[in-house]
Amino acid sequence: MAATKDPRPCSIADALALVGEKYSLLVLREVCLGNGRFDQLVRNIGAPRDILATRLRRLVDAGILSKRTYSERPQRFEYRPTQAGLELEPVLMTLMAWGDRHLRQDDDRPMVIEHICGNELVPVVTCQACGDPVHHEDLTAHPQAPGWTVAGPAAA
Amino acid sequence: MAATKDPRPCSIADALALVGEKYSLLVLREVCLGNGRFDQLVRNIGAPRDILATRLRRLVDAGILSKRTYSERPQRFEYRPTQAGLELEPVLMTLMAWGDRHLRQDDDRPMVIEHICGNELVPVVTCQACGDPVHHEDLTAHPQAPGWTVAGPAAA
DNA sequence: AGGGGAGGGTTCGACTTTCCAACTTAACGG
DNA sequence: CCGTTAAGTTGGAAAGTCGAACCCTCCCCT
Repeated sequence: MAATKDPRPCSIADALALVGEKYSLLVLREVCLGNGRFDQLVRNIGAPRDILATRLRRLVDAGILSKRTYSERPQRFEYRPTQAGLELEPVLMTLMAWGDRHLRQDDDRPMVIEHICGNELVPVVTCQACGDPVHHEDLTAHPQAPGWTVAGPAAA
Repeated sequence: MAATKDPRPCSIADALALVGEKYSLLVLREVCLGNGRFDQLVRNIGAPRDILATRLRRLVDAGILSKRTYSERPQRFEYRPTQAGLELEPVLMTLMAWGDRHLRQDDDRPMVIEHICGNELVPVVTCQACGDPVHHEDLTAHPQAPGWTVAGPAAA
């Protein structure tokens, strides 16, 4: 029997287990910006070098980044996002927009993203089926995992 | 003068400083599902009680959750998302979709979200101005912070 | 009046991570 | 030969996490 202390099975939790450690998403940010070299990452993120090395290994193992040699002799490497990594960029954009809206007064955004359409990117999360923006009150959760309800473990 | 070791100013980093600690986004998940009571959170997230208490304090202080009394005598509390908290839900949905796509084979999603339109929610991050889905190659970053370029600190 | 929950935490010590500075290795440039 | 750049690794102190046990208040049952 599943022990009653197991947490809710959830892709959010699984995703965070990979990219939820400190600095991981900032690594992805820099790499998406094109700054894939170790010393650049150290400078732009402000992370300790050893931690950064650990995170990079993990992200490469997870298939989110790839490590590319951009110079043999002297050996030099560069990290780049894989397809899976690139698909996390919308998460970053959405998070950035939230920060811009809630963590800052006025319009002192430290970074502006320009969309190819010529406008500043304001990311909106929409429903693929109907195209409408996603609002909390329009959502209903349906747990699929056996033994779980929205409220908690069914056995409880 | 700004020390050259300051990291890139960025709303992603600022947002993660608030909600990027372990369990914080899972707390938000549960609270958005309507499970705002301490023991529910412990069970559904699987976090140590002391850590959870710390996270809850932080999220309330940050204005992401509010603590509501749902019973005086005996005193009982419940955490609920504020408006700012609800606006993080799209981030969770996007992250969940990424996890469903990349961390699982087949269609064994542990949770399905139903949109009010009657379809299963597949979140798509779009540009508010033109409505098109956001792709990496359509984006250009423009740092606004003085002393910073896309590549790194300007002084470097 | 006593006993047993439930709910919402706090406390403790062991364990694990993080942090920072210094060091390493390899190759290049003058 | 000397200094520099890049990409890490190493070591020890400081901070954070974990799990179990404990606490407190009130309710309900008998």
